[in-house]
Amino acid sequence: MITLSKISAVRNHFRATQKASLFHAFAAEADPLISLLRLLELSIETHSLKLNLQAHARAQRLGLTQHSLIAQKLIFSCCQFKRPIDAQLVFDSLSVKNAHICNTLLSGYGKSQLFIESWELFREMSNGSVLPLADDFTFSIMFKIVGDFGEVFHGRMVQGRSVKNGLVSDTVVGNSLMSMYDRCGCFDDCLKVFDEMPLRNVSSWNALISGYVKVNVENGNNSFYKYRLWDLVKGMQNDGLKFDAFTVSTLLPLCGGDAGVDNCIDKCGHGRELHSYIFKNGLDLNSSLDSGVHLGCCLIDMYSKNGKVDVGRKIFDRLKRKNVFTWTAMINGYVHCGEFDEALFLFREMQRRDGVGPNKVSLVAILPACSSFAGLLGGKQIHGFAVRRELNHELSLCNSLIDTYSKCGSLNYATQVFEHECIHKDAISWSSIVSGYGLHGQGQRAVNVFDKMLQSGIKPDTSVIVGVLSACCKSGLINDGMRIYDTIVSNYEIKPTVEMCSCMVDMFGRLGELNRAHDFIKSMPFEPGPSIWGALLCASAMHGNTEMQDVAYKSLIEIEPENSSNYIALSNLYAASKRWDVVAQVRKGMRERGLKKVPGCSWISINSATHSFFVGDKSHPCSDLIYVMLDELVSAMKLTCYNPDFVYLMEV
DNA sequence: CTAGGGTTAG
Repeated sequence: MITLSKISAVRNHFRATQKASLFHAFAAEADPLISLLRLLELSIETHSLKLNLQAHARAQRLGLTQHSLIAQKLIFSCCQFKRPIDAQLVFDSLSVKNAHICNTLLSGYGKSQLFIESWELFREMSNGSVLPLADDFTFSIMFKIVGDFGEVFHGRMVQGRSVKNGLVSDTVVGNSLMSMYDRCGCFDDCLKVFDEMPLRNVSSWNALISGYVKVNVENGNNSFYKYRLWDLVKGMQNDGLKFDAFTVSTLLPLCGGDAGVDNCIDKCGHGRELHSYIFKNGLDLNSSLDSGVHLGCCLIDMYSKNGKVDVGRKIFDRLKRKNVFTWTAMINGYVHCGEFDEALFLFREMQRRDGVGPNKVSLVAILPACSSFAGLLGGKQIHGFAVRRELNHELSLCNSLIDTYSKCGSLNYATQVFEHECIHKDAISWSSIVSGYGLHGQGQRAVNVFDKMLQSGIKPDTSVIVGVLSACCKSGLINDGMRIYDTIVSNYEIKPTVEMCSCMVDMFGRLGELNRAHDFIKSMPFEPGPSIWGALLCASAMHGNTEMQDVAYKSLIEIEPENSSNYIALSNLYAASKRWDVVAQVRKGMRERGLKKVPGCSWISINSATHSFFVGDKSHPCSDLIYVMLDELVSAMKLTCYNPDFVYLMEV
């Protein structure tokens, strides 16, 4: 029973004024039918389950559950509140069921991932004996459900039915059919539908473009795809259609950044063009639709990934509507650009100022910021937060935690997450823990875990192989390294990559097996690059083999004359062997090419404050004391007859 | 009541 006090409680519940008009309409309505309808709409808009249940009771009491409009709204709202069984009860009790009502329930089943139920309902609507015949809405909904489910086989059956019913030529049905094929990984079929469509709208082109981008990414892509993609975009404009928010958000992620050299349309150039397109064409970032917020996210992301996080921030600050996606995109932007302090600040602001709770993606995004400056504590806090939110078994979060913990120095925590929290492991999980062991010099453990992974039938990918090989290399496990290398090449038919080969060269080299390293280089299935020669160079210097050193050096400078690290490494190595003439020569060569070395940095966290240091840095307030202590330590080291090997300490 | 999208991990 709706009482006045309940109504005023509802009124107090509203924060937004736009809901008030609906409320007044409801309160002022004399006709019980209209009043009930308003109440139902109100419960849907305010996401109030309580109100909805009251509306439900009222409908029962007034005997209005058979009314088609009321019934439809009841079914819709039950589905909104994730109560598909209730929706089903309302549906079953109806003596007359129109197509609208059937479609509403069908869509509700889809939203609750009830594939079998939706398939059954669709089947009943197909023969048209008891339930009304499937219409254009039915097919759109069904294509979406099949797309979610991912079985193209079912999609083709639905399509066959829609051909029979003469509905494939409908634009919206065609668009959803295209999208279904996209999501089931059948781009060719998607293209075919597009070609055969009698009438296309912006969404048809969007579906085509986003399907094309997806194929592009999955196939590892090449420039052919890239040009074809631009043809599509031009084709759309030739058709007299303008980009909408969806088009722009599909294209933005391809503008530079992480998309990789081949996949990106070009550097930031097109990104800026798209940005100005947004403003010239009045696409509203503050629109009440989600598409506006989404556009903002994509822009922030695009600028951050192209190193212009400040531009991203300006866009972010101007957004009137921020949600967890926008906040996360901004935080991620700062993390991406290495501005961890600002990222952590925003992570707190998001919750403090906007009351937006982080989701699992936000946590994954902020974790790398913890793995450096904030130290172990930050990682543990995030972990604790995840446990409280019951997110700690999420795959991506576990993977990120494993990595963070091992980078913060806590192999124990990393192992615990890997073994106890990461229930479903993927290639990244294995790779993270293997690299963790490698990083901590526990080569044997890395090898054991890697072997265990192979035993459990998981196919190793490039990253985990590089991880285990580099672990072997650091721990001097030459036999394991060779065994693993041979296994993956012969048993798994994986083509060795540059990284894998560098590890092998490094491994032979460190143990002084320089000729073996050189022979390995000659046997590689591709031309040796800078990292290969760099590894050999380092090793030959380490073992004082000047002959091999010169071989490596010459090859290195030849193929990579612009990389300052080469010169620094070289200059340091010659300095170590006191060949000062060559040092001066190398440094001069660098200056002539205008190269500068980006300095490395170390840091330490004490009582939650982080102190960072560059080479020769005197900016720390306690700098004088620190250097005095350093001198004392060096003296102490010499006194104990420990002869530090500066070859290992040199800045490369 | 219908189609299309977002931020994340080695």
